[in-house]
Amino acid sequence: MCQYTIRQLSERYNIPASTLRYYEELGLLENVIHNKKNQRIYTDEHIQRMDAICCFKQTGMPLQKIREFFSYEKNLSENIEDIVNLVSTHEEIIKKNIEELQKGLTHIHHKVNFYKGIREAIKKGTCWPCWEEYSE
Amino acid sequence: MCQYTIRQLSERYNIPASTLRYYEELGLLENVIHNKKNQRIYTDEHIQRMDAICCFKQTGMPLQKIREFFSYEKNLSENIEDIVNLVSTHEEIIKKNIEELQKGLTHIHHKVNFYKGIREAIKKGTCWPCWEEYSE
DNA sequence: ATACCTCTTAAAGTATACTTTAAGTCAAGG
DNA sequence: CCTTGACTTAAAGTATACTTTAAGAGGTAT
Repeated sequence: MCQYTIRQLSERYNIPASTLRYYEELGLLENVIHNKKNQRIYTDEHIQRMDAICCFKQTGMPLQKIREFFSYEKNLSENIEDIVNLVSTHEEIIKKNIEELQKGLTHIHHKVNFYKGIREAIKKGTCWPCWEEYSE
Repeated sequence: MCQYTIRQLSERYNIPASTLRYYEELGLLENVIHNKKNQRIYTDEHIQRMDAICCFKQTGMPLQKIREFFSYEKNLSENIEDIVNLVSTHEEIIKKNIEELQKGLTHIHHKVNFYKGIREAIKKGTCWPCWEEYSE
């Protein structure tokens, strides 16, 4: 079984060691053993946890929800409904989030073009375009 | 020129009045006049501001950046480079954000299917599927 | 008039997610 | 032996974005 120091995990996930300690404090990383020097030793289980944490974090899941997920995972047969509910609810949240961002992106893109238009007008000394041409 | 109370703005944007006061404190809403009763009166200018604020917020722009945007807007010809830079930088951030979310969504979708598979297996009393079939 | 409602201000409090600080342990290198 | 470097803990601090509280003012309703 592979073992990792806090430094190795920190570098692997590009996350400060303090954050890894913080995640442990929150209960996201569990059963972290310490060596004779009292230094944390992580195992492949923790690597799997970190992969999951990063995946959830990438999609904006709050740390408390991530913690909840892991707590369900401990007794999967008993909490299978809860865990299915948790992940599929999160899936819906992500989808709505992407939609919102895409709508917003359209508006921002119009703004980019609008201000670029003004920049050109200033450069050429012509009249400024008006927002109506861009806002649609 | 149309005028609005804090309540009207609050209802129009579905934002608490306290938040509108907070935005004013931050400098996002400016030149808010008060009537004889010392109550805030907003104008169409503020409506336009709020539309912009909501658009930026929808795409995750921090309030300080939004404030910066409005400060550039006051003297557009002088700050045109800054404002083009601000909005196009933000456009890129949104695009990357959407990409990240979409990557994450794929993973979460695999998880949803994985746990639904387990749920079915439990229901039928068969063996559990293994993660490798889903994580790909 | 007195209660009630909506607004006002300034200040303190909350939530989330970390980050920093202070004080200390442990083992290797010069 | 003593410094250096990497770690340890607990506690306090930071950043962002609000939200809540307390105390008060000005009209309306009974």
